[in-house]
Amino acid sequence: MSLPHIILTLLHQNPATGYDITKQFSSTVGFFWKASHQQVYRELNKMAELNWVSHTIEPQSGKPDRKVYTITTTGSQQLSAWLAEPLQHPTTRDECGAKFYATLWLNSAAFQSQLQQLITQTQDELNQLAEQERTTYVVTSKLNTQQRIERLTLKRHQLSLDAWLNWAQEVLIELNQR
Amino acid sequence: MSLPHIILTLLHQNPATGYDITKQFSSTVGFFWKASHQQVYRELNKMAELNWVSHTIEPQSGKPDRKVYTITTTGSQQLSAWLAEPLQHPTTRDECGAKFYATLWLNSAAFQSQLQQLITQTQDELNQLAEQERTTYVVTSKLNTQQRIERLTLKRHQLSLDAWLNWAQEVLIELNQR
DNA sequence: GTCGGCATGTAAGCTGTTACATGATTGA
DNA sequence: TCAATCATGTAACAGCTTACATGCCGAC
Repeated sequence: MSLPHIILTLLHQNPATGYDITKQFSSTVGFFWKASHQQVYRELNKMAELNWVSHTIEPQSGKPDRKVYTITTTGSQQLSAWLAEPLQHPTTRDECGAKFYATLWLNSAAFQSQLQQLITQTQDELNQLAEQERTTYVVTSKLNTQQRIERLTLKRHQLSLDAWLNWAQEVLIELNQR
Repeated sequence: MSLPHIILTLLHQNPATGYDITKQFSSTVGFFWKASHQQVYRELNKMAELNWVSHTIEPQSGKPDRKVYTITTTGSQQLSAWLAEPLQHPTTRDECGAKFYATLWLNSAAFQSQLQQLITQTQDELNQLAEQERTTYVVTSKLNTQQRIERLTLKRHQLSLDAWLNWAQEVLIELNQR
């Protein structure tokens, strides 16, 4: 039940089109949530019915009309209510853990090479994230609130990839010892 | 597409009923995947149609009949094929991260107290996991393969909770500084 | 006598994925 | 000329959650 509220959060910051919102899911917001444009458009329609958002149509020359959505008062109330709800960890669905578990009874060679590949890929991603951190959020003391939040969002992602990497390397050792 | 294969993994170990399988999702297997009995029964029906599993009915006195499922040769082949498929990290959908992001524009008091609660809860869970590790997997050198896998499965869970906890504590500091 | 465990399922609804579909502009 | 970007959607399907539904047994 988070997707509509994440969209409301983005609209709370700025009125935007479905397209604008979709783009944000592949940048900063993407560190904690992914959504395709189909999901975004459908949610916007639903929220319009519930009167959580309203929209105006802006004609453009040579391009399709922009449907610009704005959050309503009802929408704002929904957002605040959502923030106050109890927190839970997301339910884990970890294919990698499942496959490792399966190696008890099955040949693990194929899994091992796939794991090695994901490890390499993850190391690359961590390097990129570190680079991004260095270039964008250098001097911690000079960051404004928005930047500090973005930095912590990035850090969340780094920490979980890092935790996974440590685990995966131990798994490789275990598989090699058999 | 992992659920059917996880069920196959469990059946590969032992023939079992839907009920047996469901129980396993709330113990060891639950560290990396959760599934309700409804999901399990439905998947078993689907897999029976695909001929990945077969079943025999065992009448019991005073209790409902047991439908005992066994993995077929086709099922085993599916399992091996699954293990060899490329690995990916699960798509993140982190409500907590989303809410933290929203505190940029919204009052964070309510969120802060919910976060504090989840932190305490997570610390408790980590203590329990540490306890479980101590009592069950004491002497690392004396464990058999199954136990080593179980221990690493538990460790995976510990590591990710731990990573989250570190992040959450930094978030609390950030929120308090405003 | 009520609650939890054993054992099975159906049905509705919500969320997410994949594929299909259109059409103009801009840059390589 | 081909691909990418802007900008909007529909439709079908897959997967997960929640609620509903039954019925016996043993323990407290």
